[in-house]
Amino acid sequence: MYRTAASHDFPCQTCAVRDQAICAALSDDELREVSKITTAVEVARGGPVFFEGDGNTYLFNVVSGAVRLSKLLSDGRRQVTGFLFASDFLGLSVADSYAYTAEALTDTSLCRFDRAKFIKLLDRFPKLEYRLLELASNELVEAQAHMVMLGQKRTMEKVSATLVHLMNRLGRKYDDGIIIDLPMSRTDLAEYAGVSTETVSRCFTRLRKLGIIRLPTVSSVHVLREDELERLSGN
Amino acid sequence: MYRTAASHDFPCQTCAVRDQAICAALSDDELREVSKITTAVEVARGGPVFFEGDGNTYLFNVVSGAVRLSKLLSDGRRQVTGFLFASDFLGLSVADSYAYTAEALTDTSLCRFDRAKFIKLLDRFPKLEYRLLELASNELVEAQAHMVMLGQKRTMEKVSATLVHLMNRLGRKYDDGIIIDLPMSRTDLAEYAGVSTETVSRCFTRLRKLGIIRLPTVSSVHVLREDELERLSGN
DNA sequence: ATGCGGTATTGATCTAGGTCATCTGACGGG
DNA sequence: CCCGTCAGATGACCTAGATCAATACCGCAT
Repeated sequence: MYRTAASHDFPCQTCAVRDQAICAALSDDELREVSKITTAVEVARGGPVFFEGDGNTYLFNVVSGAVRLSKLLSDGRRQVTGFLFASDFLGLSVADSYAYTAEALTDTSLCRFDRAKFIKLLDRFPKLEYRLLELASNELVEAQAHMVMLGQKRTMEKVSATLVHLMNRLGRKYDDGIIIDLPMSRTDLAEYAGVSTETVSRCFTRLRKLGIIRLPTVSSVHVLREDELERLSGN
Repeated sequence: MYRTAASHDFPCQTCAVRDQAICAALSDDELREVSKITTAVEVARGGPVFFEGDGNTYLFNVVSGAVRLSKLLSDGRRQVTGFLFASDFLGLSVADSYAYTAEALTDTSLCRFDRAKFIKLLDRFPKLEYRLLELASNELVEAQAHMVMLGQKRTMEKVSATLVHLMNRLGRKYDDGIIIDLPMSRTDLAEYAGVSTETVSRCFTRLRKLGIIRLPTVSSVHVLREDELERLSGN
């Protein structure tokens, strides 16, 4: 099909996550409007997207890469509250500053929205606002599951649950199991699961000796027995 | 000022939480519309508002009383994810079933909305939808703080943080400190903080012996040293 | 007033998992 | 190709807090 003169190319149209991100709620014509307030941003591995407490001036959509969300206690203890990947949205907050820190785990591409302009657009695109509500509501469900894990599970369950979570998001299915390429360190995993890094290591080797996973490289997990892993995750 | 004939009384108008709940986003005229899809509901102490997994057919606003939100693990371990009081909103979920259980801690009055009708109303009252987004976003911030507590804090910090949280919501200020009337049991507090009930008791007596709190009755806490309690909560 | 039942407190013990110290192994630079 | 570095794994130990058991206390009904 030929494209009409009225619909010339604009950046968002070729976006890799156009159909998964919040943009999925918009028609091409609406998206054209939205694209006017977006900027492509690259953050190198380890770099910050924003810090907890920073002025809440931008919203972001992850286009590719991986982002770690975390909150710090004054003495340096850190809780990782989530990992984000392609198509995930971040930065939404009613308050005037971010409630958590966002950092790139790998080189990451983001689509940046000017917050004030974005919020103005919501009036014109109610579907976009409803999509945001859906998103926030889903994040809340995830947050509650995370609380259950942190508050009630034993360490083996915590580590298994963390692996299951990452498997569902990052796992690639093969005949002989599922492969997860971990973009984060053992410390990140530990701070997500609320255990020590040593415990993550120990649980990994335990899972390996049980024949539930293999560890082809230090940063990739081969899940051999998905069912067993899920059982150990204690849901 | 005289009321015009067109604006006869309707139930919501005299509601105790009219100006704090989501309704605050609405004018009297708009509220009149919303009131058509509401029903007053009473739940006795200990009774359920809804269960995790139930069909998500209603949304609620707490008018008076206290509600406990929790999620269960298959073997009975429970995580309390939050306590709700007058003006709090509950039940919002995009999924077709509730993600958690809500139970009355005291005799509780709720304002019940038919979910489907409520969502239809959002198109007509964008301010209401924005308010919901604000609410969800605030809940998310709270959930993240809760995760930090569950994942990173030591027991004394957990119990202190829990008290601070309840103090901010329920505390009544007097010359000699702040009084909190706890509508929930030690077990509820323990399951909120992610510790055992014994630990809650022990921390309470420790705080008492430190002169930070008094325990006039088993269900009321008199905070003598607000600053100290906040310091111990580890933020 | 007295006895009863359920919740909270206190005490005694045990252990999961944190801490600290050491070792291993992968990768990158000279 | 050989170190040097640093993340991860493993080992040894120890303690915070869970668990189990015994009271204490409070509200209520008789």
